[in-house]
Amino acid sequence: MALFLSTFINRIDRKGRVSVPAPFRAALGAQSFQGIVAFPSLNENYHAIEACGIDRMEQLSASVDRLNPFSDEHGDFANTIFGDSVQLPFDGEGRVILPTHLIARANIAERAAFVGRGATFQIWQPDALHAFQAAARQRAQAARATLSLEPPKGAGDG
Amino acid sequence: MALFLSTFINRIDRKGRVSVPAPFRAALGAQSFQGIVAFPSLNENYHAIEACGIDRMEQLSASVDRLNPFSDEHGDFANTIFGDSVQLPFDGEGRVILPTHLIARANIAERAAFVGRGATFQIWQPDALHAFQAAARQRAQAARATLSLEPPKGAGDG
DNA sequence: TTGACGCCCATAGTATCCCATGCTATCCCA
DNA sequence: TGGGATAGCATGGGATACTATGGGCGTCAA
Repeated sequence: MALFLSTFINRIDRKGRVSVPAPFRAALGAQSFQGIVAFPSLNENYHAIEACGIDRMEQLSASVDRLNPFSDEHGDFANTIFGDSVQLPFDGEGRVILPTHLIARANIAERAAFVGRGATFQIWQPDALHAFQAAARQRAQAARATLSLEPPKGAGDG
Repeated sequence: MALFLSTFINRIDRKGRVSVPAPFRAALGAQSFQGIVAFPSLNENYHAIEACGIDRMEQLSASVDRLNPFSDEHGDFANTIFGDSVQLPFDGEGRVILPTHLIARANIAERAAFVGRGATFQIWQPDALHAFQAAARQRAQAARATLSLEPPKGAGDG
C-alpha cells in the first residue's frame, strides 16, 4: 500500500503541468495505471483536491459493486466518487495536468502544494493550506486538554 | 475489469452520433464486442442511460444463470435489463448512435454527459446530471460519517 | 426511390512525447 | 573530512499524435 508523507510545493507551468513529487511517484509504484486519480474533497470546510493511485479506486469500485449493483445509496456514492474523479496520467517526467474544474475549485494558480496523508494525498493552493493548517493547529491546541492520546499501539497520527 | 472514471460531455451530431470518451474506450479494451451495451436506468428518481461493456452483461447473465445468491429481485432486474438493452457498435472513430427510445427517455438533445461509475457508466442530459449530482453530493456528504469508504483491505480478493 | 446506416476522409484544437537546462543532493575519492 | 564529479529532480519548450467533430458517399432494405 502506498504511503504518502511530507509536503511539497511545485510550480504549474504555462501548459498547466505540475510535477508530482518524486517520493509520491515512488510510493505509487507500479500500478495498472501510471498516474494519479484526483477528485474534489467532500469536506465542506475546505476546498482541496484529493488524490490517490488507481488501485485504491479499483478496490473502491469492487467493494461498491459487491454490496449491491442496483442500490440507490451506493448509486449516489458511485456518481459522486467516480463521476467527479479524473485519471491524470504521468508524462515522461512524472508530471500531470490538473483539469480546470479542480484547479478552480481549489483556487490554485501557479503553485500547488502536495500534502501527504498516508494512503492518499491532497493538492492545495499553498496559502490556503497554510491558513488551514494554522487553524487546525489552534483547534488542536484548544482541544488538547480534552483529547486523550491514542489507545494501545496506534501510531501518533494527527 | 474496466474502471470508468470522470465525466465527459460530448456533442451529438446531426446523424445522431456521439463519441464515447477515449478513456472509456480504453477501459473497455479488447472485448468480444467492440462497442457498448446500453439500457434505460431502472432508478425511478432519474432517467439516465446505463451502459457498460459486453463482458459485464455476460457476467450478469452467468450470475443469473447459476441462480444468483443475492435475491430473486436481482433476477427480475436482470431479465428486464436484457430485454431492454441494446448493443451499440463503435464506428471507426469510436462513436455510437443512441437509439431514439433511450434518447427520449433521458431527454437528451444535442449534448450527452458520460459519467463514470466504476464498473459501469451512465449517459445523461447534462443539465439533469448537474441537478442530480448536486443532490447526490449533499447526500454523500451527509452520509460520509456513517458510510465507510474504506476498501475491505483484508478481503482476500484481487 | 428514399432514407438510414456503415465506412471513409478531413480538420481544428489539445495533450502527449521527446529533448534540453539549471539546481540540488548524493556519491566517490583523496 | 572536504571537494569535485555525478545522478536525480523540477522545469521549460517545440514537434507530433490523438481526440472530438463534421461531412461525403456507397450499400442495403423498406
